[in-house]
Amino acid sequence: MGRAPCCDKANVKKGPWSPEEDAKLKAYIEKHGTGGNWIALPQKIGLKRCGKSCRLRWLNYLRPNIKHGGFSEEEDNIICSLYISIGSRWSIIAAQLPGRTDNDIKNYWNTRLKKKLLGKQRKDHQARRASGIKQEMKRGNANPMVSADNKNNQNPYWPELPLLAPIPFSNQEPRFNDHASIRKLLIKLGGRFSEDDQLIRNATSTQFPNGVSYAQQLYDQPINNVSSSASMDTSNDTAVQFAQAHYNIEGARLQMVQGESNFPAVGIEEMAYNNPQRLDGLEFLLSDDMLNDRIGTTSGESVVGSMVEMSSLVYPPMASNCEGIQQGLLQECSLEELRYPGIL
DNA sequence: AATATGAACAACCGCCCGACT
DNA sequence: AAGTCGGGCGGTTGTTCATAT
Repeated sequence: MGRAPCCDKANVKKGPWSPEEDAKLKAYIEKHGTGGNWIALPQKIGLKRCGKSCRLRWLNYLRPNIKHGGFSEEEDNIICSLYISIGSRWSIIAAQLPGRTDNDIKNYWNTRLKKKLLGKQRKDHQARRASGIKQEMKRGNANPMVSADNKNNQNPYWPELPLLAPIPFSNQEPRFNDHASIRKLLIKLGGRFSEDDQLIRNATSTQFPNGVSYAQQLYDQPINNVSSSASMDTSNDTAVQFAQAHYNIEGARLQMVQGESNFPAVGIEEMAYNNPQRLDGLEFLLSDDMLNDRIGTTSGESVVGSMVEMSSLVYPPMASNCEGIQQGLLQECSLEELRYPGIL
């Protein structure tokens, strides 16, 4: 049985909001709040709009302290870091950026940041290739395109993401910078590990004792500010603690991606040696040395699909964390282009 | 000056999930 | 337990503006 539409589509205005509509909506919410029912709200104030549309307009535009445009370098870094870490969870990312809405960040990523990143990667690698070719020529290699790095039909020029600043930790917040602590926390939250330390559940479905999903807790209790989609309810301690814990886990993972991790056991390096197939498609996360070491140990073909498996191994708490990278960066930049940047 | 193209942003759509009955 | 409803989310589309030809 299909769902009843949330509003009478025929009697609902679409398209850009007029200043009058904005004023009506803003005035009402500032005076009475949403009343906990967006669907009924437009009727109350005589707006011919869908309740969802009102909600979106309020959250993305009319709400106080909203910033539009003018993203700073720091914000760029945070967005990139979190995207790499958790994928396209815009509401969570927005929760880390005061005054930013998920919609804004999503648009910013899709229209600018993604291109900026790809552009930088290509530039860096073209520069690296150029210097590499020069060195090969110096060494007397008549065909520098077939360098030592390039033997075995491997690609030595895997693009790297720019070094991203880790999200700073507060001194007051508990730090989860070792594997054991994180595991303890995750177990406490309802996860379980297999014997080889893999977490076998999806953290997003973890439930708090009060029955609220942790994702919901994150949405409801952003760390720094009010998320565009966050509820306006006051916080409870559990949720805040969890959000902080999650935040710190993400921070630890970001550090790991950048090679600054304190994780002793499950590292990318270890995986590269123990299970090289699972690294296919994520070489850009490895250092050059690791990459070179790895060359010759794997079959030639990269399989982007394996990134999901890879991500679930390296970052167990978040299933398919690299989906974002796959779907965003990698789809934009075809596999072949990634393998031979600057050539295609 | 006119047109084409691309970038940026706002808004909509459809789906999922939790709460409620 | 099953059905309904509303809130919330991510993806996509539509519109406007700027720039290039």
